[in-house]
Amino acid sequence: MSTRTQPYHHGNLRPVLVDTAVELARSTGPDGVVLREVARRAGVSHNAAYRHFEDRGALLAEVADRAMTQLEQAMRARADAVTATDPVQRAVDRLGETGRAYVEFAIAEPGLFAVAFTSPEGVAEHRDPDSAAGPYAFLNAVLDDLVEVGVLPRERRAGADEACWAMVHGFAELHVHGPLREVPAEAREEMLESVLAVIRRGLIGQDPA
Amino acid sequence: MSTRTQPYHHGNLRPVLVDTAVELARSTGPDGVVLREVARRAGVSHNAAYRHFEDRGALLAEVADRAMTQLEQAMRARADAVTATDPVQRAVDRLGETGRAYVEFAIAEPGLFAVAFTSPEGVAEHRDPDSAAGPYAFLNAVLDDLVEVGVLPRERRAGADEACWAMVHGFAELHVHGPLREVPAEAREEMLESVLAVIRRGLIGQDPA
DNA sequence: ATCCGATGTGGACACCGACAACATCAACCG
DNA sequence: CGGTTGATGTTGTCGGTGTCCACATCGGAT
Repeated sequence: MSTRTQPYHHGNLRPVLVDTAVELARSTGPDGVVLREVARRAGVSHNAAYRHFEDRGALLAEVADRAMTQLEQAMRARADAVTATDPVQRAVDRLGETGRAYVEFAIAEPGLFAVAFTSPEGVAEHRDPDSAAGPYAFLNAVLDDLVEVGVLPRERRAGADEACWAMVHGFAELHVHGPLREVPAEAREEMLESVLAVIRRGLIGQDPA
Repeated sequence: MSTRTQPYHHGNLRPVLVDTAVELARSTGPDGVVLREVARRAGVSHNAAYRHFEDRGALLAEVADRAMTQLEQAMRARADAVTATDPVQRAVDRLGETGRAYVEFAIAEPGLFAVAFTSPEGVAEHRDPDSAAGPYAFLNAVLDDLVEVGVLPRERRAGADEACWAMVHGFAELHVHGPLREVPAEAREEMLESVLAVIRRGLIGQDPA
């Protein structure tokens, strides 16, 4: 009689749950990642997720880690696409592209970006304390290259990472969820260039285009 | 028989609700502002708030506006406390103090800061599109002074506001909710100084202490 | 063949935001 | 002075959510 449409055990539930949660986060942000909805979409009963995640927070933390990885890959891809051959120009361009990629990702994937950097009730506890290690490490490598090439004075290297990160992160926040979210794309890109120029002058001391 | 401990009509509910919501936001952030809890603390039944606010979002938007005002006042106070008499030094110091106040407020009042800049489900609709006008306008005034005094080249004035705002906002976000939230206060302050120095060099071109 | 631990289910509970119907009360109008 | 009306507050309810508990199923080790 039992037509057994679905096996009792899913067999591969955990990754499916994470994928589903990522999809949900993309379209509706952190608050949209609702355990019961994730379960529904995965074709499984509510509660099934509790066999694989201690908490809703634990699932969200997993999504956040994935988002961080995607962000890092976006940065890396843009930086590696720089074509300049002159070492100085190349290092400078790579810094700019890294920043552009950061903002671009935030704009293109606001939900994932929000999850990556948000630690609402009960999520923080489950997050790797340095889940941002990937993007941050990459930025540091780019900055080290600037020193190597001789365009960033070594005595200014300390704090440069924070400055770059804060700048693009703030820009992204303001434009994604913040008060500047209504600014049209064209004006935003213009602003970004001018902001990146400030960073360039602040670090390098000149403005080699 | 009815000992009438409380009058049926509160008589002054709306402001009390806002105050209570602000208090709640201070201690638990946006998600902590729960309509039923606000009502409870105000000694009134759930639903009473619906006579004064269309929505939970409307109440939260009101809290956000208050937070913005407080932020602006904090910036203004710090900037006005600058003692330098030399016009150039004074203008430069005022910019630094404005930035410090921004970050200081975010650290001291993480809940309010989060509410001020968050637009979760159904809050954005109720918010004044430029609720950040206060702090932003003040920053612009400070930057205009820098031009007036001759230390900020006029052709760099455009975009300078965005750069300053993005920098301190990003710094605050990273340290309040973000990946740098575990950084101890001392190290954070050191980072802030170095970040402010980058902005100073990026705008003014030199580093007058 | 049997047992057992891992995995999935169904049901419950407390909490929340929102809606609807009703209660109270003051101000206004005759 | 009495009635009506509109603003304000209350109770009850509904659907939705996270989480806990007891139970069901099933594959692999014994």
